[in-house]
Amino acid sequence: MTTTDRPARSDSGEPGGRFAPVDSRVDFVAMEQDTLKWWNDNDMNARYRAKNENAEKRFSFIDGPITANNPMGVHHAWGRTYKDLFLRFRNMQGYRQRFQNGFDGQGLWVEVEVEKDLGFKSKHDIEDYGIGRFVEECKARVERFAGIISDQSTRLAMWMDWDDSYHTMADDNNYAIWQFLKSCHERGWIYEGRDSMPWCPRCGTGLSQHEIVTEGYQEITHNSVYLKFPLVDRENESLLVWTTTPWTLAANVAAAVHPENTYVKVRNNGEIFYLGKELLNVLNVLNGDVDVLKELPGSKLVGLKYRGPFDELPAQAEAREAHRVLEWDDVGEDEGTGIVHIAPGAGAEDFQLGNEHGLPIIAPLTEDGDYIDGFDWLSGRNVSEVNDDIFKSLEDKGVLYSIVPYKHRYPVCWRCNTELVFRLVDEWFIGMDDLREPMKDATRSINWVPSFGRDRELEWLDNMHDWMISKKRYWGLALPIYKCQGCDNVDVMGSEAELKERAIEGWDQFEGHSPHRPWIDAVKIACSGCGETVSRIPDVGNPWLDAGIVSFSTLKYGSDVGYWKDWFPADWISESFPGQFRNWFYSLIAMSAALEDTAPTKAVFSYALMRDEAGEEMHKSRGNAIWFEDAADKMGVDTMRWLYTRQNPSSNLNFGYGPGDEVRRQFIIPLWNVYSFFVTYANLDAWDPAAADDPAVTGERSDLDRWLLSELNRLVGRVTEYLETWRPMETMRTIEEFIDGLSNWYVRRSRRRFWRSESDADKQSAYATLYTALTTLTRLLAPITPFLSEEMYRNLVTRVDGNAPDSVHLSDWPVVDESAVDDDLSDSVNLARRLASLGRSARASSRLKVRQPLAELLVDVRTDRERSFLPLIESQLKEELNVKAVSDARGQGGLLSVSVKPNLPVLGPKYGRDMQTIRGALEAADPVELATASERGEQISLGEFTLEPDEILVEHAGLEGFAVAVDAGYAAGVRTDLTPELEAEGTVRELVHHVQNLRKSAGFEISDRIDLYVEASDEMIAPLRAHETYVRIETLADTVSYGKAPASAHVEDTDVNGAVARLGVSKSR
RNA sequence: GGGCUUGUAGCUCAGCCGGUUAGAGCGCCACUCUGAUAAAGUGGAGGUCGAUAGUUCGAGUCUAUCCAGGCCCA
Repeated sequence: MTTTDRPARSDSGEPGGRFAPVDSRVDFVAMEQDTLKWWNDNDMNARYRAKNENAEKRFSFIDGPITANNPMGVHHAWGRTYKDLFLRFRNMQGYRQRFQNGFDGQGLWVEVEVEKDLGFKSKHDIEDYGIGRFVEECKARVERFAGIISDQSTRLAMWMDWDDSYHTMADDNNYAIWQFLKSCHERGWIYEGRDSMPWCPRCGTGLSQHEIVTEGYQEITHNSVYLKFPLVDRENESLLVWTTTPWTLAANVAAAVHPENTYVKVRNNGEIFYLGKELLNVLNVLNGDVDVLKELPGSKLVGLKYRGPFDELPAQAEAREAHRVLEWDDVGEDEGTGIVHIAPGAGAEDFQLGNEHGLPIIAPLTEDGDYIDGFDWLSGRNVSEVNDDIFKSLEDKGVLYSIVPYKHRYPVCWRCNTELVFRLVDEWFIGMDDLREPMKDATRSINWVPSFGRDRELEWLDNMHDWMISKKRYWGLALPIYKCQGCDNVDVMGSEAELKERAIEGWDQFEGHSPHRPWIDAVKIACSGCGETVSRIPDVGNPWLDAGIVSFSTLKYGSDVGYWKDWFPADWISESFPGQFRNWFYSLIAMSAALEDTAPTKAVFSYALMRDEAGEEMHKSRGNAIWFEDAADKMGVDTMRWLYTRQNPSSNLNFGYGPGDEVRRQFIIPLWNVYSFFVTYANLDAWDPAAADDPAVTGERSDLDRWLLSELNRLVGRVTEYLETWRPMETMRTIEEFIDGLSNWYVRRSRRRFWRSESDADKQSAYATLYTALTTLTRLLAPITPFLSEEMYRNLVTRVDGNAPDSVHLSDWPVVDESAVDDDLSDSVNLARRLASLGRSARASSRLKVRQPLAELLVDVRTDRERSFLPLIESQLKEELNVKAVSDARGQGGLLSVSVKPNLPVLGPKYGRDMQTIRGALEAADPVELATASERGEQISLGEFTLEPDEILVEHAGLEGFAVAVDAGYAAGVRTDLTPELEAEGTVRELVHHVQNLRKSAGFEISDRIDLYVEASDEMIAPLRAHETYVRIETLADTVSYGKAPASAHVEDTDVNGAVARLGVSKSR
């Protein structure tokens, strides 16, 4: 039996210890607040950023600007944790960095929020209010939220240079885009195009392809209409047409059919209709009785003339005579009638088809979605309110067939949810054809993490249309495009200086303002073509221009080329992937390809979306959204960051307080407990950390200590590699495994070493080892959990070492000590842990408590290498499983069962196809004979084959008199029969256990010495007498009396293995 | 219709280069410990790895097809 001494004192960390006492029950959130204050008081962020300012090697990170239009949410905190993690890691590794955060501030999203604040309903309200005042409000809003986000990020322990954040609304950013646009113009890519495009009547602006595909669709039910297009010169015959947008019928010009699809001519309620054969069921559903008269291909319908539903309107003057059936390959057979109504002024594809056939174009709507003049009773009315009257008009004219509610995905404005219409507009574009290949080359040169990002981006580039860069709004980049009304010549200004030079009026009014509306619009230039006075086009720019330019603008491309060359391209950028392939990643690559024909970054790291705990989307309205501040105050930022970084970035993160609790219980508290344990005992012993490196100590390390250091160095190596290859999840899982081993193997098995009262070499070694592990761990954790590691580091290192940095965040990243890595040792302990687990399972199956000593443990392992570890781990297994002996099951006779398996990794490559034969022969042979031969190291003859002894694997199971557990080729069996001596020891241990409880319930200190009284049967007392010394040492008893306890003693009746004993304790002396 | 992606235990997810009998956490059940303890530990139950075919001595892993979900594009 093992005996032990107890620590001299009971409470953790008396004054006088080297380390500050550590409360095992700590309020982590309060601790974070204290640390924040300390960082702030000591200017730690700035000192951290200055750490490598003179370093040779640099790590360039370019921040994707966060929209400064609302407070930051927990989903932003996820991405910002990644950014901070990798920047901190590189800083500890000694890289020079810029630490610049970015804010995105120009664009419609800000306008919409300001409009809401001011109670505006439309663009007219803005113009009435004054564009200048409105733009100032937008700027103020951005400044306000930039401040809020900076504060929130500070709470997140994100250490950036908060005084140097860039703004996309800043002058230099805007002028850098001018430079880009001019470069595009010089290559002939900038053009004004007329197109039918999605339009928001509320915002009064078109939406680009990027905007509409991102989050622009909703399930909406509309009243769709089936109506008749009566054929000219064919009495009583009509095309049957279907549309979900009745408001477009007033702009109808043509109808389209698929030339190769089959159509039918039918009689229905006394009328003749034409429609697609596949869609005939429409009529059955709507209106019974259908007579199919004949079938014909769509091509036979092409060219037929018809009367349009609104031919009476003046606006139809030009189209009236042009109504006819066109052929179009995109007509489908899935819905509608197979005959499509075409309104080139009110639909994108319609517009294209109209152009191909030279059709007249009727564009019915104003910016606000009102019908223009020429539409009679419709003129001046809004598109959103006319459907019922249109139906009525159709009915009056006898061309209405049916009205059917129809649910479909319909595009809406991504900012205000207004249903979009298609409108014919003039917008400015960058032609992307020349850029497509350079962009694809750049994309291919980037390391995309996860790797499928590359294919996503390439696919987008394949499908990308020309980039619409204009928006008919107020707050945004002032497009530096000057189109002459006289000669149509276009000038593009590339800089503020160029504009000043070209200005012929209005410069005085503009000077001193940011290049925004309305001030910029005062400036006029002379047309380079005809000399006329030219105004800037009134449009503002697409916001992705603003964000895309930052790899140039923030790196001083225009003002300090040396600086730009130093930091471009970025080593790494990171953003959430849904959306960014067509937004930020896209615009960044576009501008970099255009200006320098290269990629803006070496690596892109992206991650998925955040969901709530149940995997549902978070919505304010649904009440499942979590505010950043609430999360930080309730679970603590370290917990959040741990939760974020342990996630697989390519799958959605289910975030919530439940998972947060799990993280705290699973990892943070165990780690804290180890730390608290260490400090408690180190203080009791007044242990000196300076001794940690003393050769007298480090030379004496036990296997357990060497094992921990081996694991620790393996950990350092893996974590470094994982972080260098952008693999946070793997990093975290590896650390978690280490902490589990540290807590549940190393500390648990080392506890008694720390209790001894004398200071022997083994105890010194234990302190030194645990200290090394903890201090290394604090540095590994510093980028992940900045608060926890700071707290631990300052206490364990800064406090005791005058030469150490003040903060863990000023320390260097640990380096692997290869000499400490011992794979055999690591693997052998892993084997011990596995066999111990199996042994416990075996004990449990026969209901033998670990406290009951057993005679023998038999184990079986899978390989000779593992077998060679057995002597190394024998003592560990004895202690863990409380057995007297450990033996290799292979050496045992009396096996109940033996099975033999081929050693596939060895045999497979050697025999290949013959494996099936060998497998069969092995199954047929007598396993005992094979096993015996193999264990003797003899060759095994098997039909035509001769196998080497290590080419088969032998497994044993089910020994007589043993309780056995088997798993994955390993086995452990404990001898179940108890000798009287074993039983006696079991009884004594059980009794000691009860005495310990009694000491505690009596309220004694750990170090109090006692007198022990035992009143019990002779059967129980006999073994106690035999092991009295052991009992006295374990329970700190000066005396043991067998009989009634005095009245002054603390007495309890206890059940010891089914028998009752009355135990009494009192303090001695 | 095209691209990407996912499908492994009741739930959430790991699973490297193909290798012996597929793992974790949560949940559930049982037990243990109680001087690291607002705890924790141990054990158990629970899986034909979406389906089929193929490649291979060997497939959760590679290939093809299909089914089902997600995102995106037409």
